[in-house]
Amino acid sequence: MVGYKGICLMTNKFYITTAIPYVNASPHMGHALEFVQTDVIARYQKLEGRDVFVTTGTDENSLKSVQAAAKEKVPAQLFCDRNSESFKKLAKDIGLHYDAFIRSSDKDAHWKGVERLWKSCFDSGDIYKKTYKGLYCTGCEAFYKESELVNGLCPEHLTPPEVVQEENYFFRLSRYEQKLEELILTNKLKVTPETRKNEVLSYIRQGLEDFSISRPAERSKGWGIPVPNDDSQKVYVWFDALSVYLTGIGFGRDEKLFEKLWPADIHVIGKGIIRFHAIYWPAILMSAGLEVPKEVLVHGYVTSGGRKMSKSLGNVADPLKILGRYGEDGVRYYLLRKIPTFEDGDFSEEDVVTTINNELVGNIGNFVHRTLTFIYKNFGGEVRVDGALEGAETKVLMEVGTLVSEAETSLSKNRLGNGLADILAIAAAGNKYFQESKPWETVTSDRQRCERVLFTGASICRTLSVLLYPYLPVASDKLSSYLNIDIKSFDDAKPLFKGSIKTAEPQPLFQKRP
RNA sequence: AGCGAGGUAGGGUAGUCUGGAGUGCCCGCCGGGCUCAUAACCCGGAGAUCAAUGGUUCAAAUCCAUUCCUCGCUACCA
Repeated sequence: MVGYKGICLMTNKFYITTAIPYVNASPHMGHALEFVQTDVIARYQKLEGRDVFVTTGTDENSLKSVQAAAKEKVPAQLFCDRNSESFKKLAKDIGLHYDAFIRSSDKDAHWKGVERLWKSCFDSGDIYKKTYKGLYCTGCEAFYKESELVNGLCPEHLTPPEVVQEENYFFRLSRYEQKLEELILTNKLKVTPETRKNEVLSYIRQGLEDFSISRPAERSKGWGIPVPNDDSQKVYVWFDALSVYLTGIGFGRDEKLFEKLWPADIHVIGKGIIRFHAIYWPAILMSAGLEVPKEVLVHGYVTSGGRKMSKSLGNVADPLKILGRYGEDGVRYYLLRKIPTFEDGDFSEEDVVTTINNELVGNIGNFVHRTLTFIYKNFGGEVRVDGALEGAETKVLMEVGTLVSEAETSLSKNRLGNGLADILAIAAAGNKYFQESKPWETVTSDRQRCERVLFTGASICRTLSVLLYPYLPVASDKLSSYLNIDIKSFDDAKPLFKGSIKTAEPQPLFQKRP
């Protein structure tokens, strides 16, 4: 990847986003997963020398926020402030570093950009007014489709919905059908994984209808962004929410930054919102004369007991609590290792414990600790090899080298779980090598040979500290400080075959959990 | 109903695109070894008609067809 330089010089930036969660509910495991995936990709790209920019934020302009606030009898703004904070806390606790956190209620940072985007689409002739007729439940303050009704009644209130007619602005999505199909098909807008791409294509081929992008201000309780030149309407939350990807990097406010960073390199999203990102969003951008994002990376859902987590099933795991119990590295490791990167995966706290204990503590942590402790106790913290290593040493280091390349390939394709599996394989190879080489015997019988073995072990630890950099920031920092290395690029992951490695007295990298 | 994803030892998974001995990983179980390390680690073992049927092929978990089962999405859910 490092050999790519030539073409990438001009576009050495890397702009990645998370979707912005609704503030009307608390953070759940899915948000945690998305934050972690985004952060790993961002940190990896940094290692590859890119100038990385990350945005995240919260979606606050929906009617649901108003309703949820009313239920708790707090002012909507206060409610949003509070809940937005909990997502910031999640980002902090799980180690998602962001460069911009945009709240869609932020008039200065966000609203101007949305207005501008609207106007651009309007000027392209893609926004028009139309009467919309639908089944409306006054209790829910929401429209229902016929298929959603239970015996013709509102599923929530069991009352018959009213037929309500209202005027909305619509976006001429139908006009972009062909262009969208081409974009996706040619990977100009890449949808990952492939199965999601197929899904989007088949959806486009079913025919695209224009969609509503505004709501009457009255029905929105005055909450939300006013439609430019029409105060009676508010911008539909999706049009508004997607714009965050633009306003987060200065659209409508800091053109220089925006020019530098757009288009987005990756939007990380959950499978439930593919349509908005792979269809609506690029269409809106094309209409506004902006470039489309390069890639939409779609992850699955975190389930519990094989089912989607939901409050009614009572199987929701609170990520903030889980983070409190198992720490940033523990939760990151678990989510990346046990939840398939692009598919649904089951979460269980029991599994978190066994995974941390067996793999993190028992395998990776133990290898590092036994190696560094041995060096510290028996070699005063420095091992040196000047000549050539012997067969077994060369063999294990070559093996590690191969795994490093594999991990890099996986990371470059955003196969985060595979990369982590490679890391585990490296630690396992290290453990095996250590065991077979019996340094605890050679330390008295053949000190030179013992030092070669420990040097080899330390070299593998070095590799691990670099590979862990994207995945487990805390552990990587600790380990690199024990090894006195300053991680600058992915190249540092290549194992050393000779030289000197100085080590400090190590503390265990990970704590065993009861 | 339409679209999508799955079905691989007791559980969870990788492998499927690009066919080549059921090959691998984690948990659990059984046995042995080791003792540097956070009572950890290493080695070995038991356990699978790779959902079913039919086909293509010298060869199928892998490709094709059909069937059964599970799950998700279907337009304001990460």
